Amino acid sequence: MKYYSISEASAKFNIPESTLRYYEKKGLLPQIKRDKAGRRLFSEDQITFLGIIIYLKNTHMPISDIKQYVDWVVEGDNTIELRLRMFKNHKQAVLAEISLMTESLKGIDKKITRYTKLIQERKVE
Amino acid sequence: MKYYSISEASAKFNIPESTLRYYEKKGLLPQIKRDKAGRRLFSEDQITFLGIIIYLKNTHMPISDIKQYVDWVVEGDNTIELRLRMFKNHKQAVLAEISLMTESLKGIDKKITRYTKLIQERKVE
DNA sequence: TCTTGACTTAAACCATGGTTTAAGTTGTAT
DNA sequence: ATACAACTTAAACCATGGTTTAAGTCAAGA
Repeated sequence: MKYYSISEASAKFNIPESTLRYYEKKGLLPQIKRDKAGRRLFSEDQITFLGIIIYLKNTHMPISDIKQYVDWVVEGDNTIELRLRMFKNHKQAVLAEISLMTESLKGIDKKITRYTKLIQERKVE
Repeated sequence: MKYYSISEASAKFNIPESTLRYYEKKGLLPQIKRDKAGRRLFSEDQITFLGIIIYLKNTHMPISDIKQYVDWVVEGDNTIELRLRMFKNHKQAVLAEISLMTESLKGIDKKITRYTKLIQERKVE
């Protein structure tokens, strides 16, 4: 079974090692083994799991919620409904955030149009 | 000319008064007048301007950048190119962020599908 | 006149999400 | 043997974006 060092995990996801240590300390990365020298060993499964955590981060799920999710994963299959509900709620929140950003971008686009015209007019003069 | 009190501005945009004071202190809301009692008076134009600032906030522009934009607005028309460039850059950043969120959401959706199936299978047993 | 509500200020405080530092350990190459 | 790189830890530190507090002012109504 292949294991990844923290530097490999860091490189794979382009995340600082310090952040991975921080995530482990916060409980987002449970059960990371160590080698004889005390260095972290990330299993394939844990690397995959880290990928999920990064998806959650990318969609702005707070660390406290990710922690809850991780705790449920550790707890086992009887928490699947809870996880499903959490992810469905989160999905709606993300869609709402994307909508807000998209709408706000329209307002910014109007400014871009306006500024572009102003500059054009100035050049014409 | 109509003026808005801080409570009216707060209500209009659903933003805490404390946040409006904070924004003014940070320089995002320049030239807000006061009445005899020292209370803020937001002009129509300033309310419109606040709307832009909120668009920028909604799209995660940092306060320091918004400040730069505001300073350029105050500086006058010879900064329009700078503002245009800033907004174009910002737009690209926002589109990139939306893409990242959308992509990450796909990963989360896979989990939703998986969990849904697991629950279905459990019910069938 | 007195109270009340809606403000004002400066400064302290807080949450979130890391990053940096200092001091130490280990395994490998020379 | 020794030096170096790649880790380790706990704790301090930092940036960002507000929120809260304490003490005070003012205008309007009872």
